[in-house]
Order: sequence, then C-alpha cells, then structure tokens
Amino acid sequence: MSAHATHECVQLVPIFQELAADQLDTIESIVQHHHYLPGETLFNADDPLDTLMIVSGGQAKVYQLAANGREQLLYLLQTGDIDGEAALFENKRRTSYGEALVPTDVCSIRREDFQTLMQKYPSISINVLNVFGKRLTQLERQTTSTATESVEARLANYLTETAASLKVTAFKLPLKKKDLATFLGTTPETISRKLTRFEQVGLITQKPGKIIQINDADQLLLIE
Amino acid sequence: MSAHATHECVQLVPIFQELAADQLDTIESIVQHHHYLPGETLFNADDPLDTLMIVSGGQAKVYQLAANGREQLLYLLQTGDIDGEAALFENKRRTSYGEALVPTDVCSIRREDFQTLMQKYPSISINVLNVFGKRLTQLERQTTSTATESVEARLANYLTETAASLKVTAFKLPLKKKDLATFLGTTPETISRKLTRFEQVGLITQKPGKIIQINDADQLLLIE
DNA sequence: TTTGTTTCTTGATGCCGGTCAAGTTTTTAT
DNA sequence: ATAAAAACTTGACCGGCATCAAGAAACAAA
Repeated sequence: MSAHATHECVQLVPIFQELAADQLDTIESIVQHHHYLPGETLFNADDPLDTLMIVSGGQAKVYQLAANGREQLLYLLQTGDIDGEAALFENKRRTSYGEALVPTDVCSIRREDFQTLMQKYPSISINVLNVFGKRLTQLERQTTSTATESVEARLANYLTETAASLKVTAFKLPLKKKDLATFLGTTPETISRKLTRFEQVGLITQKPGKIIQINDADQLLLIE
Repeated sequence: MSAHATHECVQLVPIFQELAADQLDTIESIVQHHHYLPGETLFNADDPLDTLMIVSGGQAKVYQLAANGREQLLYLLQTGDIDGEAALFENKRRTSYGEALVPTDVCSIRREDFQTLMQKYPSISINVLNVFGKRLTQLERQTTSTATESVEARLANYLTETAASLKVTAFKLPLKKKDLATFLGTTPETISRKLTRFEQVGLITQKPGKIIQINDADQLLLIE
C-alpha cells in the first residue's frame, strides 16, 4: 500500500461511499495531498474558492471574522469532513478562514474535476446535498441558540451533546477555551467561571487535562 | 388566483429555470396548490418533512423556538423562494415553523416526485445545490453577526443592506418590529430605541408607515 | 531541570440590552 | 364612524456577561 497508497483520502469520505474500489482509484488519482502543521493556514477569506477539501487526518477549525475583528468558530473539521462545497457551483470567494489545530492532512479536488465527477457518478451530488442539509440544520440550531439562549445554557448543552455523541460520560475538551469561547459566542473567562460554577453545584467534575466528567446531564439540560 | 393552470408556480422558481415550457408543464401537473391567510401555519416543527414548498406569492416567515421558548426568525420567504429542501434526501422531520405574514400562495411537490424530477433533469440538482450554498453562506454570516456584533451594529447593517439590495435610499420595513427583533436576536423595545437614536444623530429619518430613509449609509456601517 | 510562553483562573468594574410597565399610536373590526 | 385589539414607544430598573488586570497553572523549548 505505497504507490498503492490508494483510497486513503477518498475512502474516508461519506460523499464517495457508494463508489466501487476502481472508481475510488480514479478519484484518488486526481486529488492533491497537503499537510499542515498546527497553526498553519488552510485557506483565508477572499481566497478563490476553487477546490473541495477533504480532511483525511487531524483537525482544523473554520471561522469567520466579524467587522469588529472578533472571531466566530463555525465548524470543527474532523477526519472525513469536507469543506468548500458551499460555492463549488458558483465562482465565489471564501468567506471564512481555515486553520489546522493539530498536524492535519488534506486532500483537495479542483472544482472542474469535482463537477466532472458529479456528472459521472450522480450518487455524489445526492451525498453532497445530504452534507449541505446536515450543515444547514446544524447552523440553524447554532444561530437560534446563540441568539436566544444564555451562555450558561449553551455551554451546558455543548457539554451534554458532546458527551452524548461520543457515548461517554467523561471526555477531554477538543478545543482550547479560547476556541470553545468563539464557538459558543462568549469569552474564555466566562467559560472558566461557568465550568467552575457547574462543578460547585455538582453537575460536572473537572479533572486535569481538560477532562470534563458529566455528573447530571438531565439537570444540565434544564439550565436556562 | 390560478385561473388557468399554467406554470404559474414553477416558472417563478430559479431551480427550474433551465427547463423548457413542456417540461414545466409536466412539473406543474404534479404540484399541489395551497393558499394561506396571514397568521396561518404552513408547517410546524416535528412535521414530517415530505414536501418541497414553493412560494408563488406572498410572504412567510420561517422560525425556530429555543428551549426557553424564545423565537428566532431564520428566513423570510418571498415569491420564488423554496423551503423544505434541507431534508428532502433523508427522512427527517422539520425543525422550524412556517407562518404566512400576508395572504400567501404555495405550491408543494412530494419528495418522491421531486427525486424523480432530479433524476430526469440533472440541472435541478445543481440548482438546488446553489440554493443550499447561498443559504449556508447567509446563515454563516448571520451566526457570526449575532454572536459577535452589537445589536446596534446588526440593525445598522440590516438597514443598509436592505436599502442596498432594493437599490433605494428609503424603504418600508418588511417586517413588524417583533419579527425584525427575532431576526436580529433582540427585542422590539431595543429596535425602537436604536432607531430613535439613529434618527437623533441624523443617520436615518423615520416616516409614517414604517418607512426608513437612510441618510448616511457609510456612517451606519461604521457602527460597532 | 530552568526559563519563557501560552493558557487558564479569579477578581473588580461597568455597560449593553433585556424585562416590566404604562402610555401612545396604528391597525382592524364592527 | 367608533370601539377594540394589536403594535409601537418611552421610561425605570437591573442582571448577565464582556472587559481589564493580575496571578496561577500548564506547556514548550533549550
């Protein structure tokens, strides 16, 4: 599996899941591989949006900058996630910034190539529509949540959801407080305070290494 | 409204724009027409999401309810807009509420029919992807804006953008203050106050009938 | 280790904007 | 038209959370 290092990227990606091995080979042959160190930039706002990016390993954050310079984290890209679909069909520019949080591998496909692929394998468009749909639903919730709920409720919700999606009761925060803060639309200081408060009333326990242990998920979800 | 059942609905919709007249006829023959009075419900959260809705006239709001009961306006559907694409490809339920603001006409297409159409006319999927992309981009901006900018900045931005998109310098607010408030993530009272303040410093002029006249768009955009 | 740097925590302070309330204007209905 | 209801405005109050600042802890490099 060296020159044969084949579908490393593409087989990870849900949007290609219905395809056969030889079709994946075809795709793999047209992707470009990149590696990014922590802190390195994957893309900037205003960059021409001409490639679809596939994260084949690592972790990266996608964020926007508001007019006042404040940062808003929109997505946390994990292995198998894609980015750049948003305007693959228009000739727009990016509106967000992408930055590796850990050593990260990315495969990219040029727009024209991807469009050809979609014509050839219609299942891809359907899958892309699915990705869009999920992302829209997620963003709608995030918008509603940041606009209408208290920081405490948002944080409590984030903790219980993360634990639930990992099917665990204790987990390590996947982000620095600063990034978590921009994701939840607040500040690192407030996160610290709220976590301390949750611990004081027994809802969670904090352990060294950013480990959070959920003690009472039901109560956490009742916070408003 | 629909005296002669031509392609009244479907010809309005960007996603069908490449299709020929007889193809539009085919589509028109499978849509269902509905009419809603102001305040009537188009759909509720938890409704099965099995139809694509096309607004052929009027205006409707799409909003979510947060856990604490507060409302968040996500989209304002106008003639030609569609809704329900989000989960046309999964068997999910709705997460938002739809409500007519004025007398509103809607055509709907059942999911299976729409999927058949997409197979038959591939241009439709591409167009749907475009709609998704625009909506995602818009929501990303809205998320960033509500999470990071002041109410004053958001309102100022809304005013200048609305004026710009209408290519006018004075316009009638298309929403009641309450709805505008839930769109901007604030309250009717605060909107009133901020508008009064803008007027006091000469940035805008308010005229009877919810008419807003922009006097200094540049200054408005500098507010933070 | 030791040193420097980044991240995190905790305190003090202030303000934006939400809430409640009362009065006014506009819209709708009769 | 007048009456009733809904929408809007303005004031008073105050609480949540951002900001600024300083110290503690965690991490990285040499």
